[in-house]
Amino acid sequence: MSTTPTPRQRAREEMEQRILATARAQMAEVGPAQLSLRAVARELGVASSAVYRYVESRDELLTRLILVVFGELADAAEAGCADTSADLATQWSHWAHAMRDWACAHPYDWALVYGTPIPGYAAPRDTVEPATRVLGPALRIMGHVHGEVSDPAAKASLAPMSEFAHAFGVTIEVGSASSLAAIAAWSTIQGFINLELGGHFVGGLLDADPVFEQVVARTAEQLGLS
Amino acid sequence: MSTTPTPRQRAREEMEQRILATARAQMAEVGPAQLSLRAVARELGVASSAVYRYVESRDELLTRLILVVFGELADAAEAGCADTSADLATQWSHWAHAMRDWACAHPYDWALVYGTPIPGYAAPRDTVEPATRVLGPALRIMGHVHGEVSDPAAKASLAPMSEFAHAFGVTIEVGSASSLAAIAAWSTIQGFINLELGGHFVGGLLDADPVFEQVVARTAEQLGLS
DNA sequence: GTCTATACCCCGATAGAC
DNA sequence: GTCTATCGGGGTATAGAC
Repeated sequence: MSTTPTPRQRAREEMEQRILATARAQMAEVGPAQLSLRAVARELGVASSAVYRYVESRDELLTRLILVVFGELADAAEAGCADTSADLATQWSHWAHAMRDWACAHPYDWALVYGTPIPGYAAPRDTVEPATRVLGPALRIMGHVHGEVSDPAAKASLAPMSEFAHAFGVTIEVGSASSLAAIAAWSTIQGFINLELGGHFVGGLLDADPVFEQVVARTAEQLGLS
Repeated sequence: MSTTPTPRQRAREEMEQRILATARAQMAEVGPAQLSLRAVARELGVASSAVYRYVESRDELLTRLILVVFGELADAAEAGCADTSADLATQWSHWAHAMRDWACAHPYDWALVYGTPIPGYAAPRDTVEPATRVLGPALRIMGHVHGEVSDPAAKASLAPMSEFAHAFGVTIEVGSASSLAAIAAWSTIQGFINLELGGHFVGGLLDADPVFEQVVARTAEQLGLS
């Protein structure tokens, strides 16, 4: 099906990439909510109306950025967990560190996908699957957690997690402690990163690095991974 | 020192309150970063320039809102933990639920203080102390956690936590597991709330309530509170 | 303290010439 | 595909009359 791209297609592709890259850079200066097509056009040295040939609207630009960001984050997560010969606690630690390292290196990209929702913007369904790919490695690890969720209501509420896991080739039985462990562990990592990026540790922690290390180690213990 | 307020002072006080209330309502529609003095003035039916008699700038308005929000949140946290006769695990659960309930009831206020930082705005120092008051009850509970932090680097980094705790009349020795427990537990609660408010549990959890309950119970267990 | 008016910016999106 | 021009909004902040 795919033939050699015409020069025209190549030019278009290139301009699309330039727009996305510029938008991302601008987002790092003013935040996701203040992303503007006009500023992107200014930066590229073209008329704002020209950008509309490549991007339907500001919201579409946001959506495409979200897809790019989730993709890169998922790549980083998978790369961090590439060594499946390591023990589970180590793999978990690698995943957690991959998340945090990426977040600290790209705080605005992180904010775009995990930060405060942008008022007036609703992410379309296409963004859901890329979002779950980030969690794949963690689900694979959590699949080894033993035990059962005691509370029936929680057990029922966690049921969809088993389906998600199945999509990644991970078998998690409905009601297994694996799903609860995944939510709890993911919450801890998220919370630490967001507090750190938000500056809420300033004055409270001299250095977040070793503390994160310990927090991750604690979650691994709690999960019975070590 | 304080005398009966003159009518003038009373009027001024009242207008200040109206401005703050209106700003907060507007924030709930467009988000913290899009808060605008003009819109507040429009809503109040006055000229935008009139508002500048009460508020120095948009940033000052943000700062004052942050102070109000931290104050209310701290009140909610303290109210939730008022019953100190309950066992520690129960008190911890009450604190966590107070946080989440308040966050779900006031998602934009929550975002103002714990969400993505607003580009171009830096919170002044005055906001630090009210921020820590929110954590007071949790620190009090965590003071009962036993054990020691094994890693020397983490131990050193956590040192300032002991000072903070001391300000609340809680004694936490430097290097005690209490400080690490506080960071870990606070991270978990933060992460869960932010994921929930960000809609990241949609499709993954049928009902977040019982799952949160279980997550909190797990942290209590892990801390040895129960 | 409030008003009108103003200076000087910003934005999304479209029309129509080239 | 790119341009200029435009519509119709938005914003911070200040000056000066009342």
